[in-house]
Amino acid sequence: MREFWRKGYSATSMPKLEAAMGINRQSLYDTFKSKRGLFLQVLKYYHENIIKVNFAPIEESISPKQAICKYFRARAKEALTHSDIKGCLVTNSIAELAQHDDQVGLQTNITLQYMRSVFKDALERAKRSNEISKNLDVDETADFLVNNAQGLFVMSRMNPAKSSVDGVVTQIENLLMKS
Amino acid sequence: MREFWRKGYSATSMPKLEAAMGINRQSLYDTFKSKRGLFLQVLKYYHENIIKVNFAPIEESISPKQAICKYFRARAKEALTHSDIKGCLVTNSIAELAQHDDQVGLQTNITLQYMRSVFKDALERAKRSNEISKNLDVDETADFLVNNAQGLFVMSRMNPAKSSVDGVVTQIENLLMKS
DNA sequence: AATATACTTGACAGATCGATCCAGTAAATT
DNA sequence: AATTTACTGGATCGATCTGTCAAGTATATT
Repeated sequence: MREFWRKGYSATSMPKLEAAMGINRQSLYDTFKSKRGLFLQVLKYYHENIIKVNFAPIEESISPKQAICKYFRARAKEALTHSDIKGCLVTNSIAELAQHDDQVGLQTNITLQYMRSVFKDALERAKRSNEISKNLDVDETADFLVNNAQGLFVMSRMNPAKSSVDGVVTQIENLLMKS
Repeated sequence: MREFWRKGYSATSMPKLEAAMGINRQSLYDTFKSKRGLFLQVLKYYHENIIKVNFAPIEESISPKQAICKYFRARAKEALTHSDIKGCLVTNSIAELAQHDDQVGLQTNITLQYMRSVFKDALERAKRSNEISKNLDVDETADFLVNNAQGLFVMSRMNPAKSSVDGVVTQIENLLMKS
């Protein structure tokens, strides 16, 4: 997962994957059929272990608006670290492969729809508890939040200025605060 | 340019480039030194001939706010076409290469900074002509608009639902309309 | 017409790609 | 202890990759 996340699908070779996974090539092919088979499994693993973990606080929080803000602050903070693994594997895979690989398109779409639905549910709960305005359109806002998350994931890959990502987060917070 | 735009850098081979450009391989190497040399030239060409052309109306418009809205509506419309060349070469290149290729990082950063400055200038003009609120933060908003453009470029690669991209555009318009 | 310059062709390095084959070893099951 | 199952190492396949070389053909320039 980390190798694909770092370098993308095409630029990651089987020898690199063997080394990173610490297993033999034959085992790798026995288990995953092919490089692409492994990659598709990785996309599922990423969804379950990275995406869902990052969104869990939003699903569970009793203050959904705060949880959404916290999510974006966390992504903004990640964007400023100097790790060589940055951004989002799903975002990268959409840019690199989704258009020409239907399986990748399907799996990445699952992740996007999941993100959208978590945002939407949270917004609806926030509405009910008067955390946000009643006339806020939850569908539009959910799409909007997904869009900004994708944007931040792209920006993450370029070591952006702190002011830039902070500006984005502030704008999102402002939009939600208009309650 | 179109080949790189479609498939990305790694997945585009020299034979494909020869065929697409209609010239011989030796001429290609004589002129561009290497595949990477060609790609860096392509990034500059893309900046001058795609990015700048798309942003020209914003730079020139006497109604900067409307021009910004129009820009996003145009990107949203592109996202819904069924062409095989979708999204943005710069966005894709950031995701694929910016982190490990300094030259790509530099050139893509030039494009991002250009986009940011065009947005910012337009917002300042809109402020002066009372098109938008005086207490709107032009720096934050410019970063925010760049972020949403990057998000839309990612979404473009997945054949998104019309409602999704429209929702994003509407939210951006709402934010600017609060004058 | 002679010469220099630009472009084309096709073969071919040298390396690396994903994937497979096979013989051998370790581990687990019975 | 015997047998199945799971993993390893390494050689190797054919294909494809970027990049180069040498020889030939147009196209300008003088």
